[in-house]
Amino acid sequence: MHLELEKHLNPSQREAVTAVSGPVLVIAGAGSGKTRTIVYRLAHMVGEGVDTESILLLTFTRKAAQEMLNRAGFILGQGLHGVVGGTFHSFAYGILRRYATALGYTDGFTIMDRGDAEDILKQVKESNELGKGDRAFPKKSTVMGFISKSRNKEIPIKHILEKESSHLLRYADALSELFDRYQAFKLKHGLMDYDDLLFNLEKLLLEHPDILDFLRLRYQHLMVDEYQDTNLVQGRLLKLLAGQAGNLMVVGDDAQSIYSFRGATVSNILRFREDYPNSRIIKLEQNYRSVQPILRLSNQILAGARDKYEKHLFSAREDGDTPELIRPLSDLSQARVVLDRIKELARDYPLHEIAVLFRSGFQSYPLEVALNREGLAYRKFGGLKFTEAAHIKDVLAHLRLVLKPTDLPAWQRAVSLIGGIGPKSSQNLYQELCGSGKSGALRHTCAKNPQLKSFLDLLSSLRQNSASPYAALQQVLEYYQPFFKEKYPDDYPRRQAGLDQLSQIAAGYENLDVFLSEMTLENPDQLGQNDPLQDYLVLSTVHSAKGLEWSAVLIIDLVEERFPSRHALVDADNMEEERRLFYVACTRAKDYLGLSVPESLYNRYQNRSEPAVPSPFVEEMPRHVVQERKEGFGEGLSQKAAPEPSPRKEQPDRREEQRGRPSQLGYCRHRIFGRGKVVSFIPPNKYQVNFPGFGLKVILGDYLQLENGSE
DNA sequence: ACCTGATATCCGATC
DNA sequence: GATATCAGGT
Repeated sequence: MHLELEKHLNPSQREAVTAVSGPVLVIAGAGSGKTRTIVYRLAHMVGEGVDTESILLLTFTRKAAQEMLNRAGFILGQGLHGVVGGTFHSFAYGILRRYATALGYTDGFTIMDRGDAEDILKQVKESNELGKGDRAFPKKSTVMGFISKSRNKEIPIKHILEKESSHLLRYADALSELFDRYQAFKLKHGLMDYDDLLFNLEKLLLEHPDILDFLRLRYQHLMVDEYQDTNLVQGRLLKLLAGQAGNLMVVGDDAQSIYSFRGATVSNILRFREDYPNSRIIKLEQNYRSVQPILRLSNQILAGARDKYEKHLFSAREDGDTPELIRPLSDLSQARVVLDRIKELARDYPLHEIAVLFRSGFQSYPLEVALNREGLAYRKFGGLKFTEAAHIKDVLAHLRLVLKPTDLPAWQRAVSLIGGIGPKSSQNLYQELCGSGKSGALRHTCAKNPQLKSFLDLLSSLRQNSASPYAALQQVLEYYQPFFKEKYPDDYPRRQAGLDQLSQIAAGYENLDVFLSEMTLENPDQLGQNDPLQDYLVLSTVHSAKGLEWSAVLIIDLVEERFPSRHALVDADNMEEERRLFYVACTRAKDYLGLSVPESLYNRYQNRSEPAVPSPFVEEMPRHVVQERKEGFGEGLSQKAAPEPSPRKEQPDRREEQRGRPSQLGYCRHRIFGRGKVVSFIPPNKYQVNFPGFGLKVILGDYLQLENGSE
C-alpha cells in the first residue's frame, strides 16, 4: 500500500505519522495540518497491518473522530471499521455500561446532563434543608459549577470559592456538605453526571486489574486529539490505558488551551516527557491554513501573552489581505454592518465557508434576528443546545423510562407533566415503583387520575414491542401532543420544529440506548441533519469552533466585558485564557478575518446604549496588522491600510484620561464587601475594586460610595 | 399536605 | 428566559 507520504506530508508530519510505537507528543500549531497528520497516521498504521480493533481514537466530538476515520479510509481505499473513536466521555460510558455491576451498579445507571444533575442537586438541597429560606444562597447552576470545577481541578470547593467567589466563602461548609450528599444520592440511585463517567472509569480500572489488562490488550494504539484540553483524570486514564507498551500519540497546542474552567491543564502537555520517559516530541510549525497577514495578527496576540509560547508559525500563503477592523456604532447596528459584510463575502465564498464567532451564546441574538429578517440560512453552534430545551427533554424522558424504569430524573420529568402531580406525589409514586414505598399509592392515584393511567399504559406498550427509536419516539410524541400545546400555548409551532428535528435524528439510529446516550454525550447540533441542499452561514461560540476553519471569519463584540468576558476580569489567569481564546478565534480564518468592535452596547435594564471600551486585545495591536473600516452609508473601505492617524489613535488617550481621573481612584465603600481600594475605572460607570477578604471585583458606580482625596 | 401561579433577581465557554 | 420563593387555592 502506497500512501505517498513524501508527497502529502512535510518532514515533521511524516515523522509523527511513522512513529507508531512508543509515546509521542505532537505539538501542533494552529492550522499546521494536525488533522491531516492524524488521518495519515491512521491510514499508515492500518496499511502496515495494525489491527483496526486495536486502535482507540479520542477526540472532542464523535463527529470529528468519524470524519478522520472516513478520510483515512478514503486514502487507504478501505474502510476503517473497528476503530473505536469518540470522546473520553463516550468511551468511558461504553466501558462502564459493560462493567457497571463491578462498581456496584446492579440495576444499570443513568447519565445525567447538566440540567438533570442540577435538578437532583436541588432536591438534595431541599431534603437536607441546606440554605433554606436564604435568598442569597447560590443558585443550583452556580453550585453545580463549583462542584464540577472542584472535581475537575481536584481541589476542595473552599479553594474554588477563595479564588473566584470569595463573597460566598461563608457558604463553604454548607456547599461541601451539599456536595457530599449529592455524591451519595447519585450512588444510591444509580445516577452519573459527566464527571462521574471519568472518575468511575478510573475507579474501575484501579480496582479491577483484570479489566485494565483486558483493555490494554485490546487497545494497543491510543491517539488523542486536543490534548491541551484534557484534565487530570483524563491524563491519568490515558496513562493507565497506555501501560508499559505506551503506544500513545497525543496531539495538542499549549497556546490553544481554552478549557481550564473545566479543569483542563496544560501541565498534561508540559509533563508529558516525565510521564512517559522514552517519549518523542515532534513540533508542527508550518501553517497551511491562513494567509500571512492573518498569521501575523495571530502571532501578535501571543506575543502579548504573559506565558511565552515558543511558536514560530510561518505561512505557506505569502499574499492575502490585511485583517479588517470594523467599528459599528453599537452592538445593534453591528448586526446590520456584519450582515452587509457577509453579503459581500458571499459573492466570493459559499455560505458555509463564512463564520461569525463570538464569546458567549447570547451575543449572536441581534444578528440572528437580522438573518431571519433577511431570510439568510444559518446554523448556530454553542450556546443553548436544542436537547436542553424543555420540550425535547420531556419527550426524551419517556424514552429513557423505556430502558430504565427507575431513571429518577426522567420519571420526575415525565410524571410532573400530568396535572395534579407535583414533586411530592412524584416522589411517592417513584418509591412504590422501586418497591420500597407503601404499595397501592400507584393504583390509588391511577384510579383518580386517568392521565397517569394512560402514561403507564404508554410505557408498558413501549416496553413490550421493542420498536426502533424512531417508532418509539412517534408514539411518545402522540402521547405528548396535548401536554405540549397546553404547556406552550403561544410558541409551540417554533418548538414543534425541534421535535421534528429530533424525529429526523432518531431515524438515523437502530438502537434506543445508543440514540439516547449520544443525545446526552454528543452535541446533537452537529449530529445528523447534514442537509446538503441548503447552504448555511455558520454562527458559533469560539469554544465550539475549536478545530474548525473557514475561508472568512468575523469576530463580533470585541469589547471589554464581552470578549474578554466580564467573568475574566477577576484575575490574570482568566485573562490569559481569554487571550488564547481570541487566538483560537483568529486562527480559524483562512483568507479573510474581520474584527468588529462596537462603540456602544445596548443596556437592557436602562433601555439605552452606553459607550463600550474596545477589547484590550484589539487595542494593543500594532497599527499595521489591521486596516480600519468605518461604518458608513457607502460600500467599500473608507480607509486603506490605515497609513495616517486614524480615529483609533484617539481611543487610548481618551481611556487614559478616564482611568486616570484622580478623584475616581482611591478608596470606596460597598454595602456588602465593605471598604476597598479602587484599582481602575471602567467607563462608563464601573470600577474595579479590591476588597480585603473578597478579592478583585467589578462593581457599578451606583453601588459604591467613593472616598475622596485618599490617593 | 401539596400543587400552581405570581413576582423579583440574575445571566460563561463544554462533555 | 430561567430560577427561587411566597401566597393562595384544592
